[in-house]
Amino acid sequence: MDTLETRELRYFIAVADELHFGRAAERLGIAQPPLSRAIQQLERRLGVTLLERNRRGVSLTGAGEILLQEGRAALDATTAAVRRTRRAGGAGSPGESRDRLVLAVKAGAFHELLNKLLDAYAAEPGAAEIEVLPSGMCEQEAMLRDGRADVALMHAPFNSLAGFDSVELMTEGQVAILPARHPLAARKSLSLAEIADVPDLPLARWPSHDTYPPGPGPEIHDQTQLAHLIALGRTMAVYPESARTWLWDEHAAVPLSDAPVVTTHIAWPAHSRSRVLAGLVRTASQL
Amino acid sequence: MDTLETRELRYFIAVADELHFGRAAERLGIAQPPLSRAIQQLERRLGVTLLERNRRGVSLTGAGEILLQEGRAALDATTAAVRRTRRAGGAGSPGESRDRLVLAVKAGAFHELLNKLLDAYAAEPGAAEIEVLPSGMCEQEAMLRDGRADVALMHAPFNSLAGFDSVELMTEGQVAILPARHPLAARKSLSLAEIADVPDLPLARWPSHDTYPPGPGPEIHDQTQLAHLIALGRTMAVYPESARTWLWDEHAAVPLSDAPVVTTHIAWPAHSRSRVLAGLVRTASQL
DNA sequence: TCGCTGTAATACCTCGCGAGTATCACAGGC
DNA sequence: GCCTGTGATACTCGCGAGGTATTACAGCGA
Repeated sequence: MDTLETRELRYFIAVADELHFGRAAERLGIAQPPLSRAIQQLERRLGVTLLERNRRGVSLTGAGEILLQEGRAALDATTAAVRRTRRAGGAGSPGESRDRLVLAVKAGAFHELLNKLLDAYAAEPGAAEIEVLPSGMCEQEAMLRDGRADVALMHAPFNSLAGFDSVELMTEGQVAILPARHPLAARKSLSLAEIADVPDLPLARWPSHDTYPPGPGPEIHDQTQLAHLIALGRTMAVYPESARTWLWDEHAAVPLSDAPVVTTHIAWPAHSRSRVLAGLVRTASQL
Repeated sequence: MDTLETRELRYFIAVADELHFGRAAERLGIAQPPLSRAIQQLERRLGVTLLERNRRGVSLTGAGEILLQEGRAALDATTAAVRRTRRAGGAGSPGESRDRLVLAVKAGAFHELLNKLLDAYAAEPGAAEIEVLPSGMCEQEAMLRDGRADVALMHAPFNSLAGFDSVELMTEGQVAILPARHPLAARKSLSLAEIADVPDLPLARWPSHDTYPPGPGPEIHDQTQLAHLIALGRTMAVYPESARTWLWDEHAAVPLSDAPVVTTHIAWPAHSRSRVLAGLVRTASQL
C-alpha cells in the first residue's frame, strides 16, 4: 500500500497546521475521533511516526515535517488539476476547447507592460481570451501552483521563479518614492544606506508570507494606501522605475544607485504544454 | 465539491493511458463496471466531459488532456510525498531524523565529478549518508518528480531543468567517439556535418522517452554495449569530453567544433528546504 | 438479414470503512 | 481532592466502492 488519499493528506495538513486535533477537526468540518483514527491509520500505513503526542498538545516529527512540506505541494498540484480541468471544461474534442488563459498580475503593477502585452497578443491571429487576475504582493507563485492562474508576470528577485519556466521580459532599476516636498526629493540620486534610517520617513512595510517584517514604518496592504501615506509625508517606499507611471504630483521618484535591478518575467508551471500559453509567451518575448 | 481523490486520479489516468475501460480496469486490478461508474461520477463532480465514448473505443476531450497532464503531475507529487516521508521515517523528533539523501545519476556518467563530490562532501562536518541511485538516460527528472530521488546530477541540454532548482557545476565541449583505426579518428577536429552521414559509421541511437529515434544506427541501452560496438568499428557516438575517462585503447575521441556545450548541474525539487540538501549543494558548487 | 463479437453502461447486491456519539484515560492546575 | 483540556477507544450506522450478471449498441462477416 503506497497510496495516499487526498482526504488523508488534507487531514494531516490540518493537524500539522493547528497542532491540535480538536481545532483541526473543526476546521475540516468533522468530529475529533475520526480524525485521530485517520491519522493513526495513516501512520500505520506509512510505517512512520508523524506526530509526537505530548501530555499537552502535539508536535511534528522529522518525517512529519517532510510530509507537511511534500504534502502541501501534492495537494496544491491536485487542486490545480481540478481548477485547470474545470476551466478547460464544457468543451468537446481537443480542437474546440474554449481557449482561455488566466494571467496573474500583482495588483496595480505592470500597467504599461501589461497593456502592451494584451494589445499585442489580442492582435495575433487565433488569440485566446486572457483573463487578468489581480494578486497580492507575492501571491503569483501560489496562484500558479494551485491552479488559480495559468501564467503570471513576476518581479525577480521579489517573486521566486523556482519551480517555474520563465522568460525575461525587461530589466529596470529602482527608485525611492518620496513626498515631493521632502528635502531628499531634490537629490539626483540616493543610496540604500542614505534612505535606510531617515528619522521622519520610515520605509513602508509590505506583508510577505502573510506577516509583516519588523520595523518602524507603517504596514501597507495596497498601492493606493501607500500613495496616500507618501503624499502625506508619512512614509517612503522603494519601487521599480516603472512605478513613475502612477505617481502623483505630491510624489517624487529619486533613482537608487545601489539597489538591485528588478527583472520582469513571464512565468508558468514547468509542465504546461498548451498552444495558447506558447503563443502568449512568444508575443511577450517579442515586445 | 472541489476535491479529487487520489484513487479517482489513478483510475482516470489508467483509462486515459489505455483508452479502453476493460484494459484499464485490469491494470488497476478492479472490474470494469466500477471503473466506468467512477469515471462517470468524476465527470459529474467536475461538471466536465473528460472522455468521448465513440462507437468503438474512447478518446480524450480537451479537458481530459488537461486532466491527464495535470493529474500526472499531482500523482507524482503524491507518491513523492509518500516516498520521502517513508525515507525520513523511523526517526523521532526533527533533530534526530536519520539524515539520508538519494542522489540520482545517469548510470556510467559523471564518474570523475561524482567521486570528487562524494569525497568532498563526506569530509564535511556533519555529513549525511548519500545513496547514489543509477538512472536511465533521461530518467533523473522523473525520479526527482516522483520522489525516488532527492537530488540529481543532470546534463543540460539533454536533461531538462524545468521545474527544478539547480546550480551549474561545470561546462564542457563534446567529442566524437570513434573506433581508433577509423580514418576520421586521425583528425584534430570534426564538425557535426562531417559525422552526420558517414556511411560505415552510423550514429548510435539512445532511447529518449522510452522510444528510439529513427535512424540507421544501432539501438543502444547502456554504455558498455556502446563501448563494445564502437571498439568493433560498428558505430560512433557523441559525448561530453569527460567521457575520455572511460575510453579504451580501441577508442578515439575527436573534439567537435560546433556541437553545443554541455553543462552539468546539480538539481533538486524547487520546494526542498532541507539542511542536508543545502550542505551537499554548497559542497558541489565549491568543487 | 441475422447472429457474433467487442465494447461500455446498467441493475442489483454486499460489506468495509468513514463518520458520528458517548465515553474513557491521563496530565496539569487551582 | 476536583475540574479542565486533551487525545484515544468503543460502538453503531449508513454511504459508497466494489463485485457479478446482464443489457445496449455498433460494426462486421456470412
